[in-house]
Amino acid sequence: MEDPRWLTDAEYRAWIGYRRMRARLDLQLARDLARDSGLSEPDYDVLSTVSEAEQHQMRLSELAARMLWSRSRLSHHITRMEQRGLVAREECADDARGTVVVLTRAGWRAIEAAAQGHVASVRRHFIDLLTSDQVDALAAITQAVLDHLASPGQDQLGLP
Amino acid sequence: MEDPRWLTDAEYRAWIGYRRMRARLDLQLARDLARDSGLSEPDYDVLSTVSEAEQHQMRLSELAARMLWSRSRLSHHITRMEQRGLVAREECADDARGTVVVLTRAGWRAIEAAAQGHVASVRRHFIDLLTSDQVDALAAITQAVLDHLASPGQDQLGLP
DNA sequence: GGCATGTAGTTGACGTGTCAACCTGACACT
DNA sequence: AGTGTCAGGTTGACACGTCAACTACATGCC
Repeated sequence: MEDPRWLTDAEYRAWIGYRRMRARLDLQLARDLARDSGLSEPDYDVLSTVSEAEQHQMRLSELAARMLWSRSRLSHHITRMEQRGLVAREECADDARGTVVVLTRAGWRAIEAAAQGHVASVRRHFIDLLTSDQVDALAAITQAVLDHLASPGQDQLGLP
Repeated sequence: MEDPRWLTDAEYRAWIGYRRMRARLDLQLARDLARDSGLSEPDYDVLSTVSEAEQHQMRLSELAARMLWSRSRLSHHITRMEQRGLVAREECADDARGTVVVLTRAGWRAIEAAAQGHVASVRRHFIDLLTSDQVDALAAITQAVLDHLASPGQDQLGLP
């Protein structure tokens, strides 16, 4: 292999900071969300994504792709949300293999009730703490990392 | 409540970027780590934290505090790591309630073998993609958020 | 000493995520 | 039509994390 290149102080601060922020911020946002609306973050993501679609319904595979979830994860999660009455499964007219997730009335009410508070929570614990320069910097940083991870073939795929 | 304040375009890019980066980057780093060393990220964190302590051993409660984990989570995880032979539990001399986690020889070998590759992976998929200004900006951003979350009493504690 | 209260740690139930195996229907090609 | 291949989705086993209940020891106060 090549020389071990450890992290410099500045790099270490950024890396550890990221890890800690991730752990704490997610916990805080999840707590606020659960307290205010009874939803988990994955619940919120599913509901808000489906609510933006035509007719409040979406193919499972499209939903999974948009959220970057595995089919399996989504299937399990939809099963649980279905049991709580937030969404329903329907057969797909176009493709007999397909399944469509539909927001129930309760699901729509839940996301309507949760949205404003969630955004407020994101602001309070995150966005409003940053200067507008920092907001722009963060967008640029995340974009750079995402561009790298999306580009196939660098070497990051551990897939056979 | 107050007016709903939605996110501006720039804020939205930063927020969504953060969420996507988080999901993808964590997945990538976890995959690299599992492929190269057979460890999960929590495994790595436990091993590297304990390996920095005197005698390669540490009280459970101290370890939990340092990693910001719940006691329960740590206890479960140590049980699993113990079954794989990476760590061992020992009674604590000072305090009969206490338990000490000790790195086994296999645990020490595992973290030694994993460290360099893990840092390389962090560089490849994250740190080396950023300019040094961006590294500094990220450190400042995460610090600001952590300062806010650490300060008790704002309102973020949903605890009874 | 005896009791209240707090701290250390474990456990079990449950929700969640991953992986691999599987079923079914679409599609192409002959 | 028949067959091979692929995409859409489900399922089961297992790893992981949280919460609440529980045991056992420590500590302070009378």
